[in-house]
Amino acid sequence: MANKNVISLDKIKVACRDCSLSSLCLPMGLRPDDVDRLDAIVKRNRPLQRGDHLLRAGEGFRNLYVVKTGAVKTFTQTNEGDEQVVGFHLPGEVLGLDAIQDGHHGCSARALETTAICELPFDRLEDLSSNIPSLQHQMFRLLSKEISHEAEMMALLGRSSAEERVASFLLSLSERFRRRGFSATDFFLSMSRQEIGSYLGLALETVSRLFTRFQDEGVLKVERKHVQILDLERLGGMVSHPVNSERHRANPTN
Amino acid sequence: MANKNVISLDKIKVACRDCSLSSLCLPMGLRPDDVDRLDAIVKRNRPLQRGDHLLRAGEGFRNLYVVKTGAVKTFTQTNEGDEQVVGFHLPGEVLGLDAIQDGHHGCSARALETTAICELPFDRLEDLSSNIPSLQHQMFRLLSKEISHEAEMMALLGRSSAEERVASFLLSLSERFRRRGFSATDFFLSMSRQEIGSYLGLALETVSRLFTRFQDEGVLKVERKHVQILDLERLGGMVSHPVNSERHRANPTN
DNA sequence: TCTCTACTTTGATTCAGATCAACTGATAGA
DNA sequence: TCTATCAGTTGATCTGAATCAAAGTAGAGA
Repeated sequence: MANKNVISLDKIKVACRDCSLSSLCLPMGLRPDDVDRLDAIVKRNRPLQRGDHLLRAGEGFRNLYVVKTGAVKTFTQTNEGDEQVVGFHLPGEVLGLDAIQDGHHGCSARALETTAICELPFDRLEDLSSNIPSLQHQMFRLLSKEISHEAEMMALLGRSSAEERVASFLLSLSERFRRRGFSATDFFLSMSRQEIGSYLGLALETVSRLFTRFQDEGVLKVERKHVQILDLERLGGMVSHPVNSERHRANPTN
Repeated sequence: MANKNVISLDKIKVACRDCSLSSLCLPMGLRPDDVDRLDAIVKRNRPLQRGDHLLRAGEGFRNLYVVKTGAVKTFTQTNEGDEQVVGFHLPGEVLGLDAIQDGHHGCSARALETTAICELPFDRLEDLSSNIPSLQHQMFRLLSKEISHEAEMMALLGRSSAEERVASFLLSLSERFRRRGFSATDFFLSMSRQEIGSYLGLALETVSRLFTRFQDEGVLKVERKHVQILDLERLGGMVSHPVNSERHRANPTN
């Protein structure tokens, strides 16, 4: 009963109050008893394997999903049949926020690696939010954060060079890993060059070439999925709108 | 007392319940008495003139703003000092949603023409949302809609040609005017080629050339700010992800 | 009325990144 | 083990849109 499988299953089913992500996730800023009320509506199913669909575009909206471990990509299909990657989601990040609007998911989602998910029935989450003002506030913040992030991404896609996009992408991953307690400078990419390119509006060859160039310049060490950032400073210098610019705003009077 | 000025001032100060935008705006789906409670927290100041700032990036977050009449652009400053347009806002559309997140506005906003604004103190809106479940729901939908819209925009910027971007932009305006009771095929642009280009990630010359080309092809008639869409069908055919694709989803099983 | 200025159009040239193509290396399955 | 397949790298070429440049046009203000 205390064998490895059971332990790892327990780990997946860990309650919000005991979850290491709680400070990044919805429970952030909630009182412990409110966290327990939130926890009571969370469903935790068995993990997804790499390539498994979490949801499909067009599907009816029931739940929000939070990545607990692993990684998920969201994407849409273009007319020509190939996929357009819309986002990569790491532990503590929420999926499905775009579906509240009209009751249908606009994106499909697939696991990029073995992935555990917390499922939040939205109707119950709404009820709970009505009753817990700090949860409502947290929901508004969550949605707003997504809006900010996407606006930043639009600016990146609208005006930046390929170099800037790839640098920005790596910095974003680095920062997100760091906040999750992983190394900010040594990590594995769970997505392919193709998927990175699709996300950044670049050809996969361009992504590959830039990885090679950054390596030649001594900024990175890349070997397939394994990335080491050797010069975080210089990588940051390549980006005009620094990632999380809202945290380091220099001149608030604009 | 019944002279023109007073009448037009009254028009600006019209209550939510009497506002023609209520079906597009926050009151959408609220019971009449709840609309009145919402109305009670709305502040309506004197209109902005073209070029007036509604808010500046970095400013502390107090209010959400709804365009009542006119048009507003939101934008950020790039390192090089020139502006990056983030969005254009027509009557009934809400500004400032990105600021809930960390209490600071990430974008500046300026009136593109004479513009009336409804101001919503966010703390009071939050209180009200706690007490009116349908308002909370409407807020979630509003935020979600913004997320959907930005995701669509990211896809456009990530994969589309200049032709597709400009066509998509015109279709989006057309549809938004239509829903506000204006002509879908004959309207004035309140923004410059420069601003359109910045928004679409294109040079202003490219925007101008495409307007000319669409005109040569008989799809449009453009004279400076005045646009007439002669062949809405053909314009739509240029766009791979049709605007409002979520409303016309052909194959929900992805 | 006549500037002045800002916006727009149009043409010529350049260039970043896409596309096409070939090859390498890793992984999985027979 | 061998082989098929797929992800990634690298090189050559092409092209759509940026940039540079010049001229036309409308509207604001004197």
